[in-house]
Amino acid sequence: MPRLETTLAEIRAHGGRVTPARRAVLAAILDAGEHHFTAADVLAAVDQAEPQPDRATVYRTLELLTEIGLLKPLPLNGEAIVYHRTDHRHGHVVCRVCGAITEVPEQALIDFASTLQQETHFTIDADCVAVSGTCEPCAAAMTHA
Amino acid sequence: MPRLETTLAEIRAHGGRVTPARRAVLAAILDAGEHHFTAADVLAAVDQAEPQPDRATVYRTLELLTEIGLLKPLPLNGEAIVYHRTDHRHGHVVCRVCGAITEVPEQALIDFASTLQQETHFTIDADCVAVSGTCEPCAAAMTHA
DNA sequence: CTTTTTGCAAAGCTTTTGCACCACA
DNA sequence: TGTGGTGCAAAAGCTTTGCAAAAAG
Repeated sequence: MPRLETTLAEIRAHGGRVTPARRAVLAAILDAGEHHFTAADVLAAVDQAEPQPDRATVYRTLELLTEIGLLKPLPLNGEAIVYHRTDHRHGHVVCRVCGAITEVPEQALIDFASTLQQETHFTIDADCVAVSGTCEPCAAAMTHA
Repeated sequence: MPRLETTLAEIRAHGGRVTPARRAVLAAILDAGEHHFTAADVLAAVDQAEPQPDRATVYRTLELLTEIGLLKPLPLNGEAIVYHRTDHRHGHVVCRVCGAITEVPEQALIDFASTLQQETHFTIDADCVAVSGTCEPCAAAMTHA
């Protein structure tokens, strides 16, 4: 999802229309610079847009972007769905204590996916892998406790 | 979580009390033989218990068992929380199409965890890893479609 | 007896849906 | 002009919470 106009073109290419609401949602996602976010993040961001898109529209737009393949929901167990921009390919390690998300080195992911493919016959979506763990600061905090 | 009585003893050891509701929930979990289940599964199972524990009690008991360390919620993005019995150590691969859960070979998991530890300084909870993929039957179905 | 646990009912949260109106292409 | 999108409001689904009554140790 490199630039706003490019993405809007992709929406058109998929038979979708370009509307102010969709511009606002895309702008919010692109401006944030973050590669991970929740619907709530987007809702907060478009809160300042004019005209302000409705909650339902934001959800529907996220769904659209997911269908088109520009976003993917991460398999996490939080209270909300975390989306991930697919223009940044990598796995994720999420700290179960503080929620920090760190990227998994590409090679480690490829090796793991390949092993799993051989041993379980599952095709891993390397771009959508998330594992839970404890980040260094939180691990240290737990030791001192 | 090997046997009912052993587990009840653990609850006592943690300062908890043994009640009919907790017996019922534990029995449901142990009898199912399944290592993965949702609150809904447990609710359905205890539905036949007498006296029948309340929904809230079931949720509170699952929370208790999680605190004690006998259960862990898996990081998945389903509509409901999937719990995993910690007496079976393994990772999970979940098919994003049909939801099937397959176990990850221990060694592959250890290798991956060790790589991540070195490269990201995250400590992976190997017992609580879940990755998304597509199982062989579903992958085949998609190809034919 | 004291403290924990339960049941009941209601609320909380994120996300989804139905429907009439509006607007992009 | 016609299909697709939007806003509004209400519902759905899972989970949590407050509180008084009941029970475990």
